[in-house]
Amino acid sequence: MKDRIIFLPKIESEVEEKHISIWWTILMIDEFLFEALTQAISKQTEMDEELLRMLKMSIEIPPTLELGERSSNIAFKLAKSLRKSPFEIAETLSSEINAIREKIKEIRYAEAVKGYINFYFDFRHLFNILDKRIDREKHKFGRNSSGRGKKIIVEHTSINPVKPLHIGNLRNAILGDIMSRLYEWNGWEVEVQNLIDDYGRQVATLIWGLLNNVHLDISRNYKENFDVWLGRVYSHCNSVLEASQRWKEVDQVMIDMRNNPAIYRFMRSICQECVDSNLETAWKHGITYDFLVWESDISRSGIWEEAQSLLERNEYFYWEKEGENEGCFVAYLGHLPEFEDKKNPIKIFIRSNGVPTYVAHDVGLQLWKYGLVTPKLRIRSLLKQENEHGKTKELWTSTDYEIDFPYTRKFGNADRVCNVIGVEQEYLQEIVRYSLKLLDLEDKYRNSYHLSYKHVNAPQARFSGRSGNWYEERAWADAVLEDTFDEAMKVLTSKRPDLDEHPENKRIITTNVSIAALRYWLAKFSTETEIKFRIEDATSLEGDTGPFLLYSYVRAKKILEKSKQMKFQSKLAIVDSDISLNEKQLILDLYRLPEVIKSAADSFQPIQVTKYAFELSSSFNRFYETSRVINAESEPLKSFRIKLVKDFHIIMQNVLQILGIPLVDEM
RNA sequence: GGAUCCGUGGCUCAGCAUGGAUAGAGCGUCUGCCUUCGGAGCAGAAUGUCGUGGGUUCAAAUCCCUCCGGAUCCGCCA
Repeated sequence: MKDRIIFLPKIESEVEEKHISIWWTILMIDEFLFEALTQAISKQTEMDEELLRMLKMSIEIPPTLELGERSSNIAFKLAKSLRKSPFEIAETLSSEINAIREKIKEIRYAEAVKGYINFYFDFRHLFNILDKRIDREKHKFGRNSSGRGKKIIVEHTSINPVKPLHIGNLRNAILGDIMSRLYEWNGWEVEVQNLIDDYGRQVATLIWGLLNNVHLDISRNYKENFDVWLGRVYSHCNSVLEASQRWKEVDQVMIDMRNNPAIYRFMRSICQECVDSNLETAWKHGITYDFLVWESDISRSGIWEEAQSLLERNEYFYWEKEGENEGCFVAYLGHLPEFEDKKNPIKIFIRSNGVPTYVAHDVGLQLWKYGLVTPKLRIRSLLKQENEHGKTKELWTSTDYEIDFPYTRKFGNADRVCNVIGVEQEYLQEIVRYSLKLLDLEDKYRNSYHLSYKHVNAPQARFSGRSGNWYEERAWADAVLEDTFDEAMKVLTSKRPDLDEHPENKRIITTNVSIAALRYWLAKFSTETEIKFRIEDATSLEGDTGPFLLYSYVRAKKILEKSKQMKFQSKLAIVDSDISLNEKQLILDLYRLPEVIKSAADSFQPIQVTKYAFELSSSFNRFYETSRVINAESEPLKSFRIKLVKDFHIIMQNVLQILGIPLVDEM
């Protein structure tokens, strides 16, 4: 037995001394249980790696606190090999653990129930450790350095610059934004990219319309943002083209955009204005970027030529000399088991007319993100963005200006890439990934992640820029936020009439509450769930919502403000039995943050954070209801509870930061 | 035709990767709780053949297969 069991990550300075590689795996509360169980089992049978793995998996949270704070079902798994009943094994192991429990202060006792081993903790001890940790690390609590020295590129938003972000694009952006925050908390260097496809057919369609004065049919409302108006024009262009069948002219615009400098400049300036408009929307929602990557800049940087020469050296990429794909540069994926069942194992990368396909571009882009191709891309710093906590972040962009800007920064060279793209592009993203595998870049292949999510749809149809149905449904991001704002304003007006005298304060609270509502709503679903857009769901402020989180946070804040002048004992003078069930639950939830941060990032599931945040808030609200803090029954209890509130306040703040939800002081 | 994903109370969803105790939330409905740190809250009630049928297992919402219903993908479109 070790002298001391460590079950929380060490702070940074200590980490460097010893636990550098494994420290984050020994985070959680489960660690001392693991130790205790290992001790007990090794007296019964030989420990091997498989058994250790099984043991680790066996530790779970029981359905109710009456069945213990943690439990293990390991007795079931051991039943066969030990040829005993689970019941009997659980009994033996429990008494074994109880015999050594003096060495493990955290465990009060273990109990065998119906084959399970249920553990009961010493919460006074447990809380003491946690409280000291949080007090020391404060707003760093929950961070780890598992990603130290590594860089991830998160690409998200990436809409065609012809329209505003609609609610579905916002889902994309928020999932990506939370992922980038999570990775930062895991110690990674994070680069957020937003790909601007100004060379595509959608832009050509719009430019065709502008050149032919189609936009004059759509009047711009004086309050309307540029991108909203542009999106309506774009949709109108499609119906005009549909009616007139002048698609060939759009083909010509596609060519002109590439060859005619005047047309290019015109297109670029329109797109730039649209992107500016899109950025304003993103910022309102707390989303920032590091780098805007323009497709036209990328295209002309020679990226594809470089990627092509890399691919040409590989046997799976070749020029087709005969058959229907004659003259095309293709990828052969047929020998990969994942593509066996596909009708066509051959994917065209360069058309017979010499123009690379979309997927080829994506492969080039992916290679560039890993620093495997090094195009000459001109970049410049566009501006400094300020986030909800007042931190500034520089926004860079690729540029077509023939000037070298004096400040440069290194982009690309990632160790991991996360592309936030809709589920309909799963097949294409697979091709991108497997191309890396074919190039023998096994490591890059494994580190390429497609964060796939399903769309946010209108009750009857899909949202599409082409049909313009986002406009009738008021489903563009700014409109949804406005509607949520109105809803929150109504609530605030009825609940806080006193705020009418502080209109500016009221406006800030309402704004932040509505951002909280929307961000939380878009992140709380599994990415595999299609969200049906109903405004009353999006703007809901009660129950499993963002404002619920803020509300518990504000409650804690108010208590701390009121207790500021009070004296309380710094030493924990309570005994275990003073701690109520609700308090125990809250302590257990506070312990979970580091694990959630690790697990949500590893599995690319922002939902884990929203779920945790809701459970944590619920625990606090229950505690709030049953435990008086300022008028506590005794001085020791008061001191303990103030500490608990303080810890919750810090951890909730950390959680809200990861979710990108701005704080409020009151609501 | 082939592939992938989804199907869980009236509604909206977690849970499935790694099978374990009574299948969890929120909304809505009903009943309580404001002389108590702010009720956007809390406590409680009712509502479930976890799409269907089979299989594996001591144990299946979870793993495997069948069928039904819905979505998406399988372009020299982007």
